[in-house]
Amino acid sequence: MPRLTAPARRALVRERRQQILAAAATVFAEKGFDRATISDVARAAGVSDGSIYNYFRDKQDLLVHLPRQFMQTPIEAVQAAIAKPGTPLAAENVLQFAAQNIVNLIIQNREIARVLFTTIPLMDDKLRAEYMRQVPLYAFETLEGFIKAQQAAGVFRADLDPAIAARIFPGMLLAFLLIQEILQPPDMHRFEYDQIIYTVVQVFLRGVTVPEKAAPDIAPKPHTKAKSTPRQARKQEITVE
Amino acid sequence: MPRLTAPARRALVRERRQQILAAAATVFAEKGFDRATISDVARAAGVSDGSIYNYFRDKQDLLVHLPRQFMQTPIEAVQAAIAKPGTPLAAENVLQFAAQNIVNLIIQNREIARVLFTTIPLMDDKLRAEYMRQVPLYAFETLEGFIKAQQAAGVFRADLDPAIAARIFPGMLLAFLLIQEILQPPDMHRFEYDQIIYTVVQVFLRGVTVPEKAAPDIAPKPHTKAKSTPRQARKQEITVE
Amino acid sequence: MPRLTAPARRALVRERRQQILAAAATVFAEKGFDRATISDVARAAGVSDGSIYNYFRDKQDLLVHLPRQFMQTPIEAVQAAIAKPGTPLAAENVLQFAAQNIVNLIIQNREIARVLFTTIPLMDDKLRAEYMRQVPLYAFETLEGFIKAQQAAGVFRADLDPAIAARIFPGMLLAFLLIQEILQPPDMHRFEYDQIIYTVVQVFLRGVTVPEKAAPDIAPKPHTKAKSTPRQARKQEITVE
Amino acid sequence: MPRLTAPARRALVRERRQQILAAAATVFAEKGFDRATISDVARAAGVSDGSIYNYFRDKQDLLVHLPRQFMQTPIEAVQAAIAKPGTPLAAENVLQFAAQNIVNLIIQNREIARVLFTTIPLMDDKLRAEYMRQVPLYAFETLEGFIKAQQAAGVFRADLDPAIAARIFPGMLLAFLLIQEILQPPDMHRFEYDQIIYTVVQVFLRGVTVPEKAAPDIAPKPHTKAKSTPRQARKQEITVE
DNA sequence: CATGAATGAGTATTCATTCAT
DNA sequence: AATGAATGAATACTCATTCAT
Repeated sequence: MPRLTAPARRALVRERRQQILAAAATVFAEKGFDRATISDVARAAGVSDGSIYNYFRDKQDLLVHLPRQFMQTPIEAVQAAIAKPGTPLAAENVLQFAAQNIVNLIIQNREIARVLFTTIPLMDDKLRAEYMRQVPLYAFETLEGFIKAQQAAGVFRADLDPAIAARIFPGMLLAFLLIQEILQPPDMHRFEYDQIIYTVVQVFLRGVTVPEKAAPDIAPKPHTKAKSTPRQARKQEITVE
Repeated sequence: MPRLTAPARRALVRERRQQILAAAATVFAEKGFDRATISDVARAAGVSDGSIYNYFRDKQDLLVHLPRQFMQTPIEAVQAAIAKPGTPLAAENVLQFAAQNIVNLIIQNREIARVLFTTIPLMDDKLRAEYMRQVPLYAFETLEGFIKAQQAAGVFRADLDPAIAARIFPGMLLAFLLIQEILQPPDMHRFEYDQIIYTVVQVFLRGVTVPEKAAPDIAPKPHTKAKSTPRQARKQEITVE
Repeated sequence: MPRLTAPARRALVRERRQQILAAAATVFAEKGFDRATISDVARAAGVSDGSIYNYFRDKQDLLVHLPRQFMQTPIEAVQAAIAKPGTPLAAENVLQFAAQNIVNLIIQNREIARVLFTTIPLMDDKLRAEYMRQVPLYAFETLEGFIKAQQAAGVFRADLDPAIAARIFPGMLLAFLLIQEILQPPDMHRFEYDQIIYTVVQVFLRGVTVPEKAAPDIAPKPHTKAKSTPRQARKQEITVE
Repeated sequence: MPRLTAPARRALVRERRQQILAAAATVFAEKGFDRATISDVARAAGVSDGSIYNYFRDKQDLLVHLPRQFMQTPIEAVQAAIAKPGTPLAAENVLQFAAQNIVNLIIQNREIARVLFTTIPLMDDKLRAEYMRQVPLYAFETLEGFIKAQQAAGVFRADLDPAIAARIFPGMLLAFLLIQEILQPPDMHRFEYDQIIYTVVQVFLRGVTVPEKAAPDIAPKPHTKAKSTPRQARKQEITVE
């Protein structure tokens, strides 16, 4: 004769799992997966060592369930937002919004992000592959779709590979997020995300170069560009030995 | 009574340390610092467990000395190259070169890079701060100086924060390097670095947007694209060994 | 306010204890006492872990009550049968019957027998002493009495120690029972108990040696043998329920 | 550069393994395999916990190597002795010798015997099968061969299954050995092995029954019994046949 | 009485480090 | 300096037992 009805029990289990996962996220983020002990997690969760095994098969299982619990919702939000039918002119707004969401996603899940950064490279192939598919890759695909649409609409340059461009955009944010949120070097100047996002969107859309002044009578420098095709550039490569 | 003269001995010691560090890099990269054992390193280095302690204080000490040995040279090369007085027109070339060097740096030190990614976040503050200073930050500063100079010369937009822009540029590459070299999801499309670099430089300089007024009398440059297509470029790839 | 009368309740308790003990016997026999868990027993008994502690003080207590429940009845049956005043000539039949009962006892309680074999040697002195007294020793005594009587009647040789002989007889069966029922080596020839019992009784009564001069005028006893052939012997089997 | 020559090292390893196995035998015999801890064994062997793992893969591995080390030699001795071409007349002597060896084997390896009794039934099929083959079964086969030979020579009754008889003989000893050496109930009468062996051989050869026609001119032997304490009995044994 | 989640003591095994040779 | 056996602290996981419901 169960003390609780099945659904009530299920809710309790869910809650307990969350409690333990949250503790695991904190502890793993601080000490790293391998250096964190089950006792650490148990203490942080306010339960006994043994209890953890009532909710997770083993230590690894904690790791496996970390991102699903915490990143599912934000990722879906981003995806929904980007996929939302926007007005053709809103490219800048869409990017702004996407950037904002990426930033929020990482900031709000700083700890899990740190865990994942340190553990994913060490996971066995199967698990790693699943993570990579789950977490960042389909975000790229969503963005890629957006870029393609803009190219088709003649808004974005057609000479750029949309897949690469789709990875460049979040990559621009990555350096900041990585350093400021994941690595956190103690005494370092922090940049404001508003500024970062503004700059990122600007550069992504228009580049760092001053508009050539659109001199109507002066030929723009296609040849300059032509000269600097990767081909030629490479000849100048200075190899590092 | 030493069998060797002091300098000769010192050379031998240096060599042995290198040998052990190289083994440590490989082993740590494969299994992660925490899961790698001293025996693993010893076996890979072809020495006995105990011998390692004649050259390094403890396991952690191996980690501490990893990057100094391996990244010193390449970083200095990059810095020198970027700082080298270039011709004013060569902005594109400089970026191209810088990008190429960043890529080479990571690819050639893939293993150490992976170790660092997985261990830096777990280091204690002091060590981590030193790493961050040593490794990536002053690379940013160098780039920042370059961008400031270009802004002063009226080549780069003045409305963008040069510090942020300096971080954006390598960040664009980071997403690719991270995924393709560090995380290595098993079955995934790999992008060619020629293509990536080309796109990165393009976006960084001019953005993804089609120039708004696009010199009226000049045809859009699909052919330009054709000429400088990465496809062809690749044939000329110069591999850095 | 009890829902049941005291005796009814007691009956229920008894039943539940039986149910749990039966499960314990099975589980202990399969995995061994130490490797079996309370959960295993609970699952096999169809009750919850906690419930077991309403009927037994602790895990050890299960072990203590195992044989009392299961072997009491059969042992009493054997004892009664052997002690039963038999006709003086029936020595062979008595032994046959005793052997049959010993075999049945072990076969029917194979699992408990296996548990006891593996746990008795590890019990503390007090418990072990009790078991040894309870279970096999007084069976020996009963047999010893029978042998003494036969010796007094001039049927059995007087030069043999009746106590030793009383142990020899069941011992002859033991090797078979031990190997075939307790140890059960996977692919091994199994002997039929009819044959075993026949041989055991024969050897015990007359030995393996060919009668030295075989009183010439008396026919050798193939018919005796014929009469007591396993086939027929089985008809006389008294099964212990 | 090894500190020791290869053979010297191998000798040391062998010695150390023996030392640990001896300790394991004692500890396992006392507490049982499952209840004994590696620390127990280590303490008994005078080494550290970790050292055990330099010589044995795991706890189970200790068990696996127990009997090989201790029983190999005695078993071979028994086998050799039994198989030894004896004079045709010595059937009684052969059995006496075999019985004596079985008794010695168990007594001298009491502890291991106890371990095996408690652990064999719990081993997985494969391991158990190997043990059964290794240890007792081929002893039976040797004895079976002997019995067959005696039957062929007309010394032993041909109506008995030699395989069964071969198991009956050591079985007769088993009850005593089991109780007196393995189970050791605290306060219990112990039988002398000389007596036991005498009785066992007597019963096995001639049975407990008084020879039916009892050579008419010879008085029944109550005095024979007096005379035939095992000591003396053995001296007269040769008179058989 | 029944339940099964919670507990935490107990243990096999690993591995960084030491040190006798 | 080199070796690798010895060490023992550290830790994931199990499971008998308790107890709130």
